[in-house]
Amino acid sequence: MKNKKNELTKNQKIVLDFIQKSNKPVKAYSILSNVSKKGLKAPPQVYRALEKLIEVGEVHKIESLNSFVACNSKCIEPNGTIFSICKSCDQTTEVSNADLAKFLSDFKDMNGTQFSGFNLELFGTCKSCKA
Amino acid sequence: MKNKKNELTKNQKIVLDFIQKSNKPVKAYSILSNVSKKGLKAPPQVYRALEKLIEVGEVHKIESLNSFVACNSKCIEPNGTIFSICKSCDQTTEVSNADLAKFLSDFKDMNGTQFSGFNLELFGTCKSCKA
DNA sequence: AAATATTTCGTTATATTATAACACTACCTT
DNA sequence: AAGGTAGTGTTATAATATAACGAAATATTT
Repeated sequence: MKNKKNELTKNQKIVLDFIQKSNKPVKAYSILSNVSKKGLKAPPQVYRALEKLIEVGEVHKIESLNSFVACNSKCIEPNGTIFSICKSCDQTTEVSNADLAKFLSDFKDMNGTQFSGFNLELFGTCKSCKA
Repeated sequence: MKNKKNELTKNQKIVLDFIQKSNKPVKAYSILSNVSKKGLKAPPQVYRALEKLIEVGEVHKIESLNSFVACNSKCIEPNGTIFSICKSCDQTTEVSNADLAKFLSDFKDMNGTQFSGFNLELFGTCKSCKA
């Protein structure tokens, strides 16, 4: 067993806490400056926490934004992420659609081999930006 | 009309040419060092060419790799990209699957609004790496 | 408990990726 | 030929991310 108490460390909790409180994807250096008063003073501290949080599924990275969001815990697919991203304001929400998740999980390439993970980013315009 | 002869400029051709000759996604600074003998000496020259090439659909960016690939010209969906990426060697191929492309293009969120674009990255292990 | 291994930590430095800004050039349109 | 737009070359710098190292904390084995 790697870790008896499967708990997050102090730094990991601090970073997760900040991400969860944000209602938008946050950037690593934004996290850094916002938690610096809690003792995290250098990029590696943030990136290390992020790495762990992503590994355990608490956080996802939005690749096209170089930003991070908390998992909304409705993740249907453990190995895949689906996000809708507003092209105008970057507002991002995790999409929980069983059909879509199943379609992607079951998808096989030409050779019939299945994939082990996926990341889908859907771009559109959010309600507020349309209005 | 913006540009009568809808042609690529010299720099754009140089960059596209290099990307097309590569059999893997290439990084911007790798492009830069490889075409420096052709006169492109600073990052903005490469990034500007890339921007244009992406705009006209000749090149796609692989977000999770910060890399660029030439469109294989079998793009089914003009506003969406689908790539399979080998987790082990980064070998990337554009996936041309009509069903999947249609499913994604037609996908609507909870409110019934359609998206204007998407980017799907499928992660797996390529033939060579499996062997 | 002591010894060992593993993970995390704080820190400095640096690598990698990408853009701002500015003056200038080439070309297209009228 | 005059004006507009897009592209160019350049310098500098911003933004994102990791390498490396030794110390500290936590787990596991003895």
